[in-house]
Amino acid sequence: MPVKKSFSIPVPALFSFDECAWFLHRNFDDCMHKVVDGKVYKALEYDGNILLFSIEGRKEHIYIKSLLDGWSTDTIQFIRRYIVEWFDLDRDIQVFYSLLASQPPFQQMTEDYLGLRLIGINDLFEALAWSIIGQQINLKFAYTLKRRLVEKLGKSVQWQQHMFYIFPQPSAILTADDQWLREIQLSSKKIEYLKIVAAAFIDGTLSKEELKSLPTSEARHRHLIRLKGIGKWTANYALMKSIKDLNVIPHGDIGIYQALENFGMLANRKDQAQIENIFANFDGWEAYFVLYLWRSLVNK
DNA sequence: CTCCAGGGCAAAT
DNA sequence: ATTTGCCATGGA
Repeated sequence: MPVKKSFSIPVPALFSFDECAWFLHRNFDDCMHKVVDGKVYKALEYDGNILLFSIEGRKEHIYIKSLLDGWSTDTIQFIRRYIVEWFDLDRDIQVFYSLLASQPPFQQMTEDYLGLRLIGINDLFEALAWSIIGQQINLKFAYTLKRRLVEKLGKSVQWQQHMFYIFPQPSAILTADDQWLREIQLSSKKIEYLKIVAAAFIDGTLSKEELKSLPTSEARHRHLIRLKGIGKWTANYALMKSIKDLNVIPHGDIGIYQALENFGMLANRKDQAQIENIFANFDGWEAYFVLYLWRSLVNK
């Protein structure tokens, strides 16, 4: 069996690894990966083993290197597919850039954030859990809550002085002690919602595969919001980040309001018609526009 | 101390 | 059908 410790993936036009890597951490402390000196470090579980690798940007490709054992052909295929999905490498985003360039207030983003891709959360359970954790509270606190949850309930691997984590399985969260979950400062509502979602994965009434098979964004949205705790914002956040459903907008998102205000495009947050007018210019690319608006909220 | 934060639910208009 | 009250707590 061939064993390799590295491989590379060619990158498309309008892609910048540096932009994507920077967006992955911004000013936040995300426990699901590390970004050090422009390299992205991440652990994954595959076939019962924990994989740990670094990703770095080269001229025409990205270079992926194992920090632990060598990889079989199957393992490399798994990682390759994971990263292509994670960084949205298979998508031609030229049309989105044309739309941005045609909208004067937003034109500058084609230069400022050139090559930023819709960074995903491939695991649907993680995407939903993270969005429930992030409901309503400030992002810094949300990242703190996620870290406490993941460090206790997720698998981990150590490399040098660093710990890397796998997001907990639904069963780990469903069986977690409610009192402990309160002690790490999750609200009782968030605990309830997290367990409802975890139970749905375990009993098979929710899966990424089935969600992806639904024919329209509306159908996928309805499928998610049937669960208590998943409203329109959470559903569309997860569709955008996990399914890469580009037609959805996480309506009500504070960050969208803030960004549009900064661009001088929104005077009143309750002016839904104005928001619809702006997004109408990005038909089919709404999620990418949202991503770029979020990007605009944090300066390098 | 006050107000807000990458919401959602349920009760009250 | 739309608005309001509430949850819950760190951050600014």
